[in-house]
Amino acid sequence: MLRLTQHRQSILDLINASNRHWDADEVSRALSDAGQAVGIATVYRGLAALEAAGLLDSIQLADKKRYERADKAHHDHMICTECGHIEEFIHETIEALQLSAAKERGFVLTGHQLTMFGRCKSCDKQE
Amino acid sequence: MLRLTQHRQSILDLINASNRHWDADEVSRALSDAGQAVGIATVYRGLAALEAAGLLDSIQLADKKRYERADKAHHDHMICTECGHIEEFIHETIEALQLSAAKERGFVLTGHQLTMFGRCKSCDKQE
DNA sequence: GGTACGAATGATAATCATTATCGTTATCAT
DNA sequence: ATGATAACGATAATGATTATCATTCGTACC
Repeated sequence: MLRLTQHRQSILDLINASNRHWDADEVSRALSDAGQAVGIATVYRGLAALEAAGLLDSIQLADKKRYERADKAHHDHMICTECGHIEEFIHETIEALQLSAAKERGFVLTGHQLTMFGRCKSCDKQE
Repeated sequence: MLRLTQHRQSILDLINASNRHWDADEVSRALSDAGQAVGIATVYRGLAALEAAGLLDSIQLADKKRYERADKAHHDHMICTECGHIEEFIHETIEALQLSAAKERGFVLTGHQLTMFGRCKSCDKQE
């Protein structure tokens, strides 16, 4: 069974105390900066274990995986391709329509990921 | 400007003649099998060039990028996590709701990717 | 408190898709 | 045909992630 070790607690605390999306490398560096460095492999394993336990959520981007707090309702993401800002949004109707679209095709939905790309308000102004 | 060379024409023909989603390695092996092997770097460059020219579409999965014919309307994907089957679906309302959700937040949408995961009809039966 | 066993750790090698490099070759406009 | 430039191929490099494996930790049980 999963052991919530000190290392994993540190990872969890770090992410829970923030409102951002972290990749493994950022977590590793933040822990180092806080004087509690852990091996990068441990960070990867810790993140995966915490996600498997439902204590973290994640989004899979093209190049890397980013983790975030799990104590929020399900939501999707809108990513600014200029500045990297990630905005979260919830859209009940889109969720419901996905479910019915799946059902129509005999699919049993286990998950989905909706990611929108574009320019955020401030980046769009500066153009 | 893009040159539609023999190599790229082969890649395009291969994908256009099919109804599946190809990754670079699969394309490379299929061309080899057909007796017209090309370097793997050429495959990658060809796929990227053809996509940039609007002659191919792609979906970015967690591990790799897969290409498909571009002569279809925009659509999203439903992927069976058991057998890998990829089903395409179009949902105008979801599309429209995404646009308005972005607009509400001041985002200028340039693209999106909606991927649903689950078990397809036949895999679900066998369970 | 001591012991045993499975889980976690850390350093590092390995993997794997993709991109960069660079000398050579093909393509196309003139 | 020629010159400019895009494409090619072999291969090295990259970068995120996973595997390996010896060591250490955590915890249940005596």
